[in-house]
Amino acid sequence: MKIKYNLIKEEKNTKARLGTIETNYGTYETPMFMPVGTQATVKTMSPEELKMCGSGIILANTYHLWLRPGEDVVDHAGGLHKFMNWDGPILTDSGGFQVFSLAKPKDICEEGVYFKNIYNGDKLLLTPEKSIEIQNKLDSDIAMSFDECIGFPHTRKYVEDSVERTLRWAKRGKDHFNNPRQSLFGIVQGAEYEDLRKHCVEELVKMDFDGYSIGGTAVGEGKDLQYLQVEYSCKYLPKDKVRYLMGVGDPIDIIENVIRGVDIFDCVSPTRLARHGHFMTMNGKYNIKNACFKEDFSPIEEECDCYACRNYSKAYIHHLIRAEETFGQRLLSIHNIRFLIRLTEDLREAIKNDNILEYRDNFVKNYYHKK
RNA sequence: GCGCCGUUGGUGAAGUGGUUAACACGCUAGUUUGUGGCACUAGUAUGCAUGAGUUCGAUCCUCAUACGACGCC
Repeated sequence: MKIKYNLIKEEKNTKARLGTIETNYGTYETPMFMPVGTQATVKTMSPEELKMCGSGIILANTYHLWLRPGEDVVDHAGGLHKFMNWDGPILTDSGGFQVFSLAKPKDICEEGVYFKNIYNGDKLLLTPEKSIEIQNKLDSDIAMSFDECIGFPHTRKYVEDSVERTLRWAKRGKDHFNNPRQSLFGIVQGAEYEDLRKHCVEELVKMDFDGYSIGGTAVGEGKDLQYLQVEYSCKYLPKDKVRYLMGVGDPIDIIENVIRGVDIFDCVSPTRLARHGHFMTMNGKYNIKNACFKEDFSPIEEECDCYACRNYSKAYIHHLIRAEETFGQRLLSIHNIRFLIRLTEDLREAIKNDNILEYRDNFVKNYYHKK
């Protein structure tokens, strides 16, 4: 089935939305945070641990699974859910971000984008049709249109041309799409130009996607510009469809963008930070490797209900991370994921109570107190 | 006791008669946003065993002392 978004209520003082999203694998509340599992695994974590953290949808990556193990292997396994033993919903990214992170401008043409296979050097062409074919085979619940995620800074002219191309790619992908149990999202680009964001939204809505993503943020533009880009996108998006802001996961950015009307977020930060020894708390972000934690036998957060906080001390995790033991990375990943999911739980509660601005001010005061 | 070699930071060490003593590890911090996972950036010896001498100038040359390794009695 196609996903279905139900808007339950809008917060009184802001654009924040409380809703639910119905999927093939259950109904989940929004705002929501999706952990990133690029290669059909959220790095260091088992599906059971993800469940314990309260994860709803998780994300996997078309580009990486295309190269390894290949979409046919996943198809023969019976789809991504069976392959990775995840019985919750899965969203696949299209490879559009890899246009930003891996390809050079000269590799981008109307047909698609040329990549060098990082494993064997092969020259590969990823097109909107190919991206959709791969995602159809992966059998995720939500597929993304293949777009061009441009960096920052850029010229207005480049953005204009890029938006038009992204729209043509969205249309090509949608026409090629062929999986009745899968949904397809369009991606809003247009950088910091309101008229281009508006134009992009309007053209995508004409194509009638199952949901809409906001792209081209978190690429070095800074917080103020990021919030503006989200505003310029949400302002024109239909209220009856879910809105997914791609790649954003800094706690304060999640709050600010929920306030601007975003429903879903994803970000590698909780797991990447964890692997590098960092953890988030209501009182800010810390490095577990710092000397002050050597003999700190208290949990990361007394009030956190995650597996790491209920069973292990900072001193122990400090030791594990310094000794480069993967269990330490796993414990911090569990905590950081749970931290962001708890944040979205708080935000949903704040929307119900119409006090999200107060929640934000309080959060900012505590999270940034040390800076 | 005699002979010979050696002594550089928290560790392993490179090196030179002349501005800031290489590098690695460790340590202290910082960065990380639709993941080319376990990376990157910065800081970290006012001093080259101790004392004296030669020299414009010594960690580097000379002598003595201490400590250590090896050999011989």
